[in-house]
Amino acid sequence: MKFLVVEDDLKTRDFLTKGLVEQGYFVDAAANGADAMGFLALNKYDLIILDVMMPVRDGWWTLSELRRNKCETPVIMLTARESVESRVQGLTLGADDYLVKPFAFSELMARIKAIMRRSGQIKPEVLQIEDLELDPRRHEVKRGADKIELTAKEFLLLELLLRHNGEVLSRTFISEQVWDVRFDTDSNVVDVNIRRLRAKVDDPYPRKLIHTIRGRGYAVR
Amino acid sequence: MKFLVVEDDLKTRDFLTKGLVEQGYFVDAAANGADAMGFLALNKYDLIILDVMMPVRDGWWTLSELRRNKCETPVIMLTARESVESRVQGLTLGADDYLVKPFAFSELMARIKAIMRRSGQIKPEVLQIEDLELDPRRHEVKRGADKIELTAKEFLLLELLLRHNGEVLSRTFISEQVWDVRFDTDSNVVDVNIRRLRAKVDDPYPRKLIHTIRGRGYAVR
DNA sequence: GCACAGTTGTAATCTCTTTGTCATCAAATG
DNA sequence: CATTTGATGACAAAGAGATTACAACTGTGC
Repeated sequence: MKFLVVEDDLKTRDFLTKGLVEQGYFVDAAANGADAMGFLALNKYDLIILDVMMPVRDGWWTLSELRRNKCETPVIMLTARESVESRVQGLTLGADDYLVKPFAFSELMARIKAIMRRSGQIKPEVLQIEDLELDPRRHEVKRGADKIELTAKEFLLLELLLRHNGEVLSRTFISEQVWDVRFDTDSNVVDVNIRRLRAKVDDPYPRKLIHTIRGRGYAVR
Repeated sequence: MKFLVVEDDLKTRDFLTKGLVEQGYFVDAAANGADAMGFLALNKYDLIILDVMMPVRDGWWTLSELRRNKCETPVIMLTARESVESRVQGLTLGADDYLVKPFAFSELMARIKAIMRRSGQIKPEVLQIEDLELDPRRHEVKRGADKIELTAKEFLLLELLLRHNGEVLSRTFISEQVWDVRFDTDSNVVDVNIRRLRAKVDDPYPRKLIHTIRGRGYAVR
């Protein structure tokens, strides 16, 4: 699940980013509409959180630009205060929801959950393949009866693999989802972290679940 | 199952009533504390949903009046965002759970379910995990046979953790719930208070209950 | 009003884990 | 074989959390 936060105010941006990361989402953050479009050109996001009031390219500009490019990603707008006109404008431009600042983080989460439910992306309680289970909510991984301790990155990586059960995920795709855009060709982070994951998840067990598809990437089956 | 909703704002009252009726509950609705006492004299309820901020007889008054009359019915308080300090008051007065406005209806339902599950019927509510017990009504904490003295903040923190038994609570969520702090990323209050809590609750015992989930937050297990 | 004890948040420091990089080794490919 | 691709192990920097110290504040008893 990857989000884009577009917000000029540093403090709010940090607040949003940190909170979402703590929830286990991948987050990119842009400071204005122009930067946002840059990110959008490079990545696919599941949700965009968009501040209306920004100095250079504001939220309205970004939103209409987005929809003009046939981008269907859900958008939650952040507005400074409640006003009917902006609400109407937002709706006609294609925003999915609103939040009036200041808001509690749990409010935002509620909206996010609502949108995900609407678009049928609701997280299953627990991801599973054979005797391997991953519980995103409790942040727990088990293989059979054994509890497995994973680090943050390992957990995200495994979660990604399990969410795409059976599919082959290319390194490029993985690094886009789990790491920032800046990493691209010259790094073997994915390989190394797959190694670390295997050490905990596969090595101690006879049945291997993480497979290498040479020249393509990795997959769980 | 019969509920009493006490809420002065018409819109919120209707929202709650309608929602609960749709869930198949019987609902009475009162606009202030005085009316509420009237309903309570006439009926027995399984649960009371009580707004703190009301013009005439507010939630505190109603709650203490209730408990003074030896009424053991579980109470969910609805608090405005600013009123964290008053939560301490709520605890001493004997509220069973809290919900900070605005909230999603599903949140309310979750709390209701939790309360009903916990209390089975009208048991005195005690939050418990292994040999650690917390009694919100009495404002008491015990580990095994040992009584543990907690400060107000420590108590709120432990209560929050116990109410979300097993779940990972992010710092953002915790600081929002316990401190009403929003948009503040650079403080370590949560960490420090977890420390203080651990010193009293975990340090003297071999079995640790408060766990750190790196990069995500804390959880009791 | 004053001294004292207890509570709390901030901030500085310490400690240990995590994580990306790189060098090297092994295996597949052709 | 030679070459490419992936696996593995070591390492150091960054990061996250733990812990301690301290000062502001609160309330209580005298």
